[in-house]
Amino acid sequence: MPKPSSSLDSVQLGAYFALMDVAGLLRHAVEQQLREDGDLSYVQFQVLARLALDSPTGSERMTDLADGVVYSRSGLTYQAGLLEKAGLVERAPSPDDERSVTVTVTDAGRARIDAVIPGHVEVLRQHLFAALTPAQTQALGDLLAPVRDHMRAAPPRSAASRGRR
Amino acid sequence: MPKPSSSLDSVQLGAYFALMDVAGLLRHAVEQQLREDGDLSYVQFQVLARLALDSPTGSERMTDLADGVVYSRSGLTYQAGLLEKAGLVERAPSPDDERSVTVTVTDAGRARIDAVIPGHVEVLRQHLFAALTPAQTQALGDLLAPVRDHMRAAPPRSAASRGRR
DNA sequence: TATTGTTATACTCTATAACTATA
DNA sequence: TATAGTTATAGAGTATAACAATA
Repeated sequence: MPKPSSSLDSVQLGAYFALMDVAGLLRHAVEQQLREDGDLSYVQFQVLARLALDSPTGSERMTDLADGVVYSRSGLTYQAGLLEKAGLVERAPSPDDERSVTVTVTDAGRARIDAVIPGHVEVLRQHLFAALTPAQTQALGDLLAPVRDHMRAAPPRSAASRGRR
Repeated sequence: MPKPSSSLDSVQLGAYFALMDVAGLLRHAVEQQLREDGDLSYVQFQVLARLALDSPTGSERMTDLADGVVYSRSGLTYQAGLLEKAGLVERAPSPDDERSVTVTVTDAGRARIDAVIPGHVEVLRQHLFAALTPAQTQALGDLLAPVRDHMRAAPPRSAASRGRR
């Protein structure tokens, strides 16, 4: 088989840096807004939004939260601890599995999300959607959603060298 | 004029979260590779790559580097200090403007970039480009490049409240 | 006075490893 | 033994404000 070239073409380079730059700038803008309007980090916002908006019960297990939100369990414990200290979530042992912890949004947590959303939307409008037509927005999501799925499914890099286990 | 709705449609939400998720996962993977293969942070890689690959002279002023790489001047000073301590760049007063500092890649810096590139490319292949056709890669770059330009041109959010100055 | 860059400082976030408790 | 979560700890990165030097 042919040895794979160890460089990227200019189209790939352009897509890579554009992606990283846009996401970096956007994250920076968004973190600033969340901090100013609601004293939340982006990770805290993610956790809170997932509980308040996505979960029918307002609850999720730590492990399920960790998937797709944060990269280490201790990191999630830290953020959940901050949210709990601020009265925005509560933690309790799961009824079915005593090892698990169920995190639940409080009313204050829901209120915090509501307080933060308008400014958040405004930042996204100004920074991201102002530069995209609706069709382009659709196209962007259609391109990136499968990439996310691919990356979530992919084993971490270290797995390659652990293959023989 | 009609009051702007304070929520996003599902297409916008999908694009937003897909963008943030993909970039977050990709940055995580890339930082790990850079750390393992070359003991570099992503910001250090950006600085080094910009000097070694983009600049004809291998030099740039601190201020010019700060644009588009890092968000505060002190942050760049910190990263440049680490790179200098590692022998990968040198700093010297600019000849034309004594206030400015010119940063220059060393041979060791170029060697470090060369050492890191193959693994970097491999990570991008596996995580990003494996999930995109060449046409999709092109489309992604075409969508995001104008967004980056828009965001770079846009004044920071605080400028809105400073408007009357 | 404005600009360039550094320093001091304080803080947030993250990850690793050791540990506890339950399955 | 494996899994869920916490804790202790240590390190990396960032931003703000005060500062010095040059334009």
